[in-house]
Amino acid sequence: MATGHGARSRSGGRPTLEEVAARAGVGRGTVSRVINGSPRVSDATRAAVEAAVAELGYVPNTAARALAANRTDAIALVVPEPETRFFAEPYFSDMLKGVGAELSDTEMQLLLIFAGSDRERRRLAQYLAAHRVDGVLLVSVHADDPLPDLLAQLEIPAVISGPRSAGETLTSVDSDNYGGGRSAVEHLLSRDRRRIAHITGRLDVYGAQRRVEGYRDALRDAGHEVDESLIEPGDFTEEGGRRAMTRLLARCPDLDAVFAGSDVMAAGARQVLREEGRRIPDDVALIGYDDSAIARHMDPPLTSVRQPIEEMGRRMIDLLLEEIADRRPAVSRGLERRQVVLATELVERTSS
Amino acid sequence: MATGHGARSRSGGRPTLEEVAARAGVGRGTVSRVINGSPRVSDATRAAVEAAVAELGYVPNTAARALAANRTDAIALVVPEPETRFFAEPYFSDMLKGVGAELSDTEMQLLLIFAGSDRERRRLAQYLAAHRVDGVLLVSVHADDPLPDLLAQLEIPAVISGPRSAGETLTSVDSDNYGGGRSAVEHLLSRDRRRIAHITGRLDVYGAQRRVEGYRDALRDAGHEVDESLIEPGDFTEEGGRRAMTRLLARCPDLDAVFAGSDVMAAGARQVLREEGRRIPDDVALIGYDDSAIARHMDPPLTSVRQPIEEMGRRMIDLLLEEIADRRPAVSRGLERRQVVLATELVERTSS
DNA sequence: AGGTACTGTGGGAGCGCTCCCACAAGTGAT
DNA sequence: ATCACTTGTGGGAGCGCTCCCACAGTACCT
Repeated sequence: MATGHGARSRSGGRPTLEEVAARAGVGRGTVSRVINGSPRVSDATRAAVEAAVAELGYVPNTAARALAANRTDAIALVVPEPETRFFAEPYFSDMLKGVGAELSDTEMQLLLIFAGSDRERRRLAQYLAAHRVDGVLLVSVHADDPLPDLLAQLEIPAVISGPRSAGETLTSVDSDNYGGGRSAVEHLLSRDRRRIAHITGRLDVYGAQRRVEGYRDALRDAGHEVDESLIEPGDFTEEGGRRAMTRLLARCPDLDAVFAGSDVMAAGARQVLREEGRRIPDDVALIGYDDSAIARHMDPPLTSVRQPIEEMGRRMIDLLLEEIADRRPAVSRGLERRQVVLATELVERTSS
Repeated sequence: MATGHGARSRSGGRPTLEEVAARAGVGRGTVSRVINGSPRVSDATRAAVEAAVAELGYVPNTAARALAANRTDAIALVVPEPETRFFAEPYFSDMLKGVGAELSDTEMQLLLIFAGSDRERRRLAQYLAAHRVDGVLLVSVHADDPLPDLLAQLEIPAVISGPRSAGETLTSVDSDNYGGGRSAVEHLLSRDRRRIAHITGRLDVYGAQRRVEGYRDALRDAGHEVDESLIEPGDFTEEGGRRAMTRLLARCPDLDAVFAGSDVMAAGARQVLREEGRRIPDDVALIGYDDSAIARHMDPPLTSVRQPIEEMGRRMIDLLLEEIADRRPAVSRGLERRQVVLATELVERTSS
């Protein structure tokens, strides 16, 4: 009656810190300490508080905590692509798996945000401006994307999955695209293929560039010269793979191997090869990239370069959590630029 | 200097409502009204506030709002399956697309939550208990799942995508599984198939049961009797489709058509049929369910029953937002049970 | 004995909003 | 001129936490 509007009416009758404190016969601060795992609490007190928490079924109010502590305990996985591609490319699901696994023994909440359209991007900008997440995981970012700069400007911790360029300023995790490209070509050379074509990924993606470089260097180092007409740009889509393969075949009918910058493109290439009556691998050897489910289920099964995507996801989280933790007490330690590169592995199947 | 700890230091220097109010020369309450679109503000005042908001780049603090208003402006899409299946089945991506579209002109944030493992489910329970979302979208729930009851107990608005049974208490959106099953069988009958097998989905999923009923009734209504040995339970996976097809073929070598409860299972069935030398559709007609990308890309292209999944997603959001809005002022209006059922459509291709 | 340190604890102040009461000013009926 | 509304506005109180200061108690020095 004394209280203005009935005290706990708003929160749906959920117990508050204060009530737990009363129950346990301690102060509010002490309960907070127990909840947050502070070491400065005696064992007896801790036990009493934990009992009270259990009895009351106390669950901290996230909003109140976020307001008081100025943090959200949430991080976003931002995918600057339309949903469609996200589901089409196994890359993302593997990454999500790693991320989820690494996050699972944390209090952190993962948000999945698509920013494919302009509209979505504006929403995202607003979202970040509101500091609704403690950190951001950036996946599949193109060279000219302004997102990383926005993040830097807002001082939001972020980790990027493929650096935008050799001079990436954000903390990044990547697989060894250069080495992956090399190994694909070296493998084909060892199988006595000499006219090796390459369908590249989108060349505004740094990783795709690096694969091309690996392709070139592997040929050169083996004493062959690079025939530029054997290199055809693709765009990571099946349709793009089809188009590229058609052009390659028209230009260089004598090719005897194709290294596609992704399994999906390899699937497109395979269709065209089939239609043109080229047998795989007898007439043309085919290699993909990603070692996705597509590769295993292709007919014939596709040799492919495996990236440890799941592990990349895990490492990204590790790095991000560190950055978030480090930022909390504004120590402003001159973080050395951190770039992690993980090894790739060639998975041989019957297409090569 | 007067203020204890430096006023705005915590929030990272972001402008607050109070500052916007000062700038616009109005009170805090008025700014709040403008921000929240209340009609009780004069045009002149509104303009002044909006100008101040723009100049300062004001963005509301979500945590503060959530705390004060006891809402989160977030809803969760809960998938009681491991991530793997989520990505494997196009069902989910289509649904997500509809949901995202319908949500895009809203302030609501969508959270994607997987609850496949026990561990994840406990996390989810905790999450819901903390009322971290205003509402929940439930997808692909099994008959014995305790989740809906938890939701009801916590009084969290929820909409379920496939009712758990005929007596579903939650608001639900579904496609006409019964009609879909019927139409598949009717189509096969019209093509003069007489020994029509059915690979069912998981029978603890109500929709799968309904498809079986549709299958049965279509046969009966056409004057045929149902041969139970032609019905083989599957589990919605490719491997399950393979197993079921193998058993069917062993039991009923004379079958001339197969209606699979999902495209993925149809893909599994196709493999077995091929291996056994049965031509599609010459020897055996094949029909799937879902009309997913798999159906279009199968060889031969698969006839399939299309569910308007994207629209289901949209409708779910509509209903959920209504429930959330209705709940806000605790009017407790006796909500009539709401069940929406959307029509399916048979998409004919060359497999039948 | 007095100092100095640490450990454990209580509780005030404040995070940035929303809600709602109070009240000024305007409108029209009596 | 009075009353009864309506419209627009300001600002107090409070949401449930965290942060931090103050302080009691204990331990170990000099």
